[in-house]
Amino acid sequence: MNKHIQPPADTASSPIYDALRRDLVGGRFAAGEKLAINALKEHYQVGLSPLREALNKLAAYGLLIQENQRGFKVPKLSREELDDIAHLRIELEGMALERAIIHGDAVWEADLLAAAHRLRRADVSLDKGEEWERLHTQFHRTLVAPCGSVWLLRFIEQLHDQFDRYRRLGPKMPSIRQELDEQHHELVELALNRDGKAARALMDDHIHKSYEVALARYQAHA
Amino acid sequence: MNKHIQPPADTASSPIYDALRRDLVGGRFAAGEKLAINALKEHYQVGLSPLREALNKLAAYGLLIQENQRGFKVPKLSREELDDIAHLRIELEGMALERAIIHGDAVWEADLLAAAHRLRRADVSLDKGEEWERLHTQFHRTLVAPCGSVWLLRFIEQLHDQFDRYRRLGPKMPSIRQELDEQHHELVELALNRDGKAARALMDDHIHKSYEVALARYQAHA
DNA sequence: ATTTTATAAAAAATCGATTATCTTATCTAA
DNA sequence: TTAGATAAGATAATCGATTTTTTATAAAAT
Repeated sequence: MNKHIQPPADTASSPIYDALRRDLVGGRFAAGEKLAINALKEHYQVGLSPLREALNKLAAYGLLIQENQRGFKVPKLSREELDDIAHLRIELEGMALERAIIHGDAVWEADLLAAAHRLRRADVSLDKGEEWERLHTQFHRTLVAPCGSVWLLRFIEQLHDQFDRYRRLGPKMPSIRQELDEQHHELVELALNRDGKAARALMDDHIHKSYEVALARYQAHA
Repeated sequence: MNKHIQPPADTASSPIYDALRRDLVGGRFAAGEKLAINALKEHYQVGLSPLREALNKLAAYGLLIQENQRGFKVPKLSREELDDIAHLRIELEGMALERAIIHGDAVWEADLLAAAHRLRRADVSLDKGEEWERLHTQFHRTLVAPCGSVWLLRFIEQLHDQFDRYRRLGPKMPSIRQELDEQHHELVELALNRDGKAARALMDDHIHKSYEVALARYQAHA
């Protein structure tokens, strides 16, 4: 479930980390906003110490900016950064996908089909689309999982979170998902056929389309 | 006029973060070791809260493993991980170098020459080689600085730290630096000549040679 | 009118103590 | 002996209060 930076949950701080991360990625805080720690304490119903530990981790992860003696801020968004992230995603996920197609075994094939199926069947209206988002993330994670590089997967995940800060700006628009969702299934097909080159090309296009969505949202937002 | 423009005073936790990071990268803790927080408190002369904040950040950064209710451990080393890191370094630093050579301006050229010169002139025996290490890091950082991607630079830095956990195992061996140091200057030359392809090829070789050093040390260590 | 200085309020960071959890040592029963 | 239970000690995590620093406000000065 939460195989993120942190171990399985059981401290007060780890669930807060997850909740804050979700909310930061989901755009529940305004970019550039300074976090009011006391308000967060109230909102998430936790003490100061575990909250600060979570904030420190999120700052190291890049979802917050920490300034000495003046707390934590939500990083600003910029066109330049969005371009940077999208470009890197294309490079890194392309690399990972090619490797995954080489190394992935039968279990991977099954996982992939399952993840794609679950994503298609997801109730988009449920839970404000959170469920769809979770499955979408899971699909992309599954796709590159057997690439053989722990660090590459780590960076990709980090970039996904950053990218989603742009992609998920504004209201939910299920209509856009149509075209992107088709690509998910094409990706599965190419992966199962072990066509690394074609899969990578499609992944390029997929990220590029997502980028256009994110860019439009970013521009509409400002 | 500008009397109020002062750099924020640092917190107790930020210097500890730096010190701990140096010590972790420099191999001052055994891989796999569990950190005794009380001992650290003594050693670094700080309170528990700032220490824990630093540890949390280092865990998110990947220089520590955090396990709920059982504190912080130094990550184990493995041949597989070293290969992974070296491979990724070749991909990412190569990519960054090519881009830096395209975008770097005259200031960059000067910085690069200066960094290379300082590195060559560094007193290797001084401060247990810490000064050389600092300048070495700075040289590689300068080399790729104008690549245009903040996130790429961030990942490269992170990989450098991880790589150095292997490269800096065991006693200092200034002799090995000879060959690598020559490559630094060749890199500068190719960069100034704007020969991206050749520079990237040399960078591949440079990282590969470093990898062999690191691997030898890792194997000698076990 | 703008800048400087002084003061009050707010917020961030840290401390000291407490609570919860893990680890180790010891004991008992099979 | 060994497995399991349990109690004691050690360590991790958290709380509540304190200290430090910043930010906001208002008066004084150029």
